[in-house]
Amino acid sequence: MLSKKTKYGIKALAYIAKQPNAKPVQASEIAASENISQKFLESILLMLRKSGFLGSKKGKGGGYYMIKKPEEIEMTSVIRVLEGPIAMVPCVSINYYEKCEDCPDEHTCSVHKLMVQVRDCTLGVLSGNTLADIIKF
Amino acid sequence: MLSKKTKYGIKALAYIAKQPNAKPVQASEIAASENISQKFLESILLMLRKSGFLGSKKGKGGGYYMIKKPEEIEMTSVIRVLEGPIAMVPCVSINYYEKCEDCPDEHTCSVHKLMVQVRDCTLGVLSGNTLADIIKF
DNA sequence: AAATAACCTACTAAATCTATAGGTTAATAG
DNA sequence: CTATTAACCTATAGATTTAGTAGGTTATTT
Repeated sequence: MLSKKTKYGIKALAYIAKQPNAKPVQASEIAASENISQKFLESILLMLRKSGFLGSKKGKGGGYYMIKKPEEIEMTSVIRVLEGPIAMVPCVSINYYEKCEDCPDEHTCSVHKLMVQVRDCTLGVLSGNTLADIIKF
Repeated sequence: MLSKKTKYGIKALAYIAKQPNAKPVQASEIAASENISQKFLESILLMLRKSGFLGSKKGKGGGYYMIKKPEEIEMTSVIRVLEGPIAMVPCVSINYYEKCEDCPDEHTCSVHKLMVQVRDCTLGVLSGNTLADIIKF
């Protein structure tokens, strides 16, 4: 299951990307519009800024704004930052690989074999979708 | 991420399905061979029996055995029993559907749109693999 | 100088996961 | 008919993660 952090983060990105002009959007506005706890959302937006998805501006008229084109933001990268690994077991993760303690040999592991396939198809979908794709009406 | 319960459950099913003869396999044997806590594994095997994947026999020479052919066991059904929903958000789950509290309209939700695609491809892989497929060396 | 909104740190309640403990019941072997 | 075996059942507990809350500080604008 996707965490709310990731879900909210994607929704917030989508909200900002949908803006007709380049004016910064406040966290409070997004929180109200998307029914998200404001403080929780703030921490998510901060992460997204620190990972280079958003720019921010303090003070009145401040807020968050897109720093890249939505077409250039692959959903894989968003999910990796917010959720962590895309793979369902650490031993098939590309960016967060970890050997399973219990498993002596990945090549003969039935779970591994299955999860490699799941990872590849999921990765196919997520890398095939950009932020621009998912905000098309 | 896949829970250890699910991971262990699949490994246990694979172990039993790989047996050359139809003799019951003890939980203790599987636990030792697959490096799983025995008591934890027992509860998992019990679930698998209650959901009709395994048969069991008590007493000496007892254990767990396949009740269906591995070719007839789709990985979707195994994962649904052990892990729950395959979808990454409740609002795109087929078997465990639930409306998201925060989301007024699924049809315009960007997360929903993306996760439908992820669900479909994952479902494709998982329903395309049977227990027999994943135990082929 | 006041107001605004991002930024930062620390904490907490609740849920979930991963077991462990300590038995009972049913089947088999001697 | 007794001992042994292995499944079955219930309760509980420690660890981790999630989803926030609380309470401030810093930078920018009016």
